[in-house]
Amino acid sequence: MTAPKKRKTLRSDAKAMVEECAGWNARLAARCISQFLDRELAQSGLSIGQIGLMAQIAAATDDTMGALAKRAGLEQSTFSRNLRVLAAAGLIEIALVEADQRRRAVWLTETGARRLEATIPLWRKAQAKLAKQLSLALPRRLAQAAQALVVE
Amino acid sequence: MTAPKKRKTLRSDAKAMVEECAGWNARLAARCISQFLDRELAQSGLSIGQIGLMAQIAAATDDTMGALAKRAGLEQSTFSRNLRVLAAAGLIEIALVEADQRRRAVWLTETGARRLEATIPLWRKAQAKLAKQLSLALPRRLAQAAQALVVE
DNA sequence: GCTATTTCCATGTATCTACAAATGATGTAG
DNA sequence: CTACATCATTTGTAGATACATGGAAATAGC
Repeated sequence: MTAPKKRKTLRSDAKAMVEECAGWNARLAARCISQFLDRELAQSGLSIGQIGLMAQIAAATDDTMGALAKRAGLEQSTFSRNLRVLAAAGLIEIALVEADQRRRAVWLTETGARRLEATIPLWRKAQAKLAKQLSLALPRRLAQAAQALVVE
Repeated sequence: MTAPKKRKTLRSDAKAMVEECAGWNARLAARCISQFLDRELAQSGLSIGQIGLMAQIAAATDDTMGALAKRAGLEQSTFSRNLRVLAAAGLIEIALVEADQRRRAVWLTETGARRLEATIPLWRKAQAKLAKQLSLALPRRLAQAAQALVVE
C-alpha cells in the first residue's frame, strides 16, 4: 500500500487543466476563429483584428484613444500600437485634440472607410459560414461575461 | 427622397460588426480571461499561457513537437518559439529523437514538474473564482467547436 | 500664479501569434 | 547509390498583447 506516484497525479491534473481551463480554451477558440476568418478575408488585405479595430473606430462618434481602447477591451498601450499600423497603412488618422493636447482623436480616412465598406460583405459571408459550425451566441455571451472580469 | 448617407450606413454596419463578429468577441473574451487569470496567478511567476503549455506537455505521453502543437491548436512555429521560453527558464527540455533526427521530444524538467504541481491549487482557486462570473462550459464548448474550423 | 498631483498617451521590454521560406534529415525512384 | 521529393523543425518577418515606466499637458491646492 505505497503512496501513488506523484507524476501520475500530475499527468491527470494536467489533463484536466488542458480540458477545463477557461483561459486556455478561450485563447484556443480565439486562435482558431481568427485563423479561419483571416483566411476567409485574406483577399481584403486586412486581418480580422485590423477590421475589428476599424469597425470600432467607425462605430464611435467622437471618442479619443483612451475611451476607444477601453471599449475595445484592449490595454491602452496595445491599442496605441495597433493604431499605428493602421495609420502607417493610411487607413486612419490620428491627431492632437485642440482643446487638450494630451488627447488624440482618431478617425477613418476616406481610403479606410472605403476599405472597410468593401470588406463588410466579405465579413458577412465569412460570419455566415462560421455560423454553420458554431453558435454565434457563444462567443458573444462569453465576451460579455468576460468583460465583467476586468472592470477596474 | 435622396439616397441615405453612405457614412451613416457604415457606422451602423460597423456597430453590428463590433457586437457580432465572432473573431472579435472570441479574442476579446480571451484577452479578458487571460488577464484575469494572469493576475490571479501572478504569484506563481508563470503566465496562464505558459501554464497551459506545460500542462499540455505534462498531459502528453510521448509526443513530439508537431503532434503537440497540433493538439494545442498552435502553429508549429508558434509552438516552437513558445517552448524556447520555457526551455530557457529551465522548465522543460527539448532533445533530438534518436531514431529520427528531424524530430524533437519534449518533457518537463524536475523543476518544471514541481512548479506546475505547485501552481495547480492556485489555478483551481482562480478557475473557481472565474466560474462564479461565467459558465466554464462556455469557453469549453467554444473551443471544441472552433477547433473544427481549422482541421486541414 | 506656482508647485504638486493627476491624466493621457508613448516607449521599453518581453511574450504570443502566424505565414512564408530556409534548413536539415529521411525516404524513394531509377 | 544518387538525385529528388517529403517531412519536421527553425528562422525571417511582421503584427498583437500587456506590464511598467516615462514625458508632456492639464488640474488642484495653496
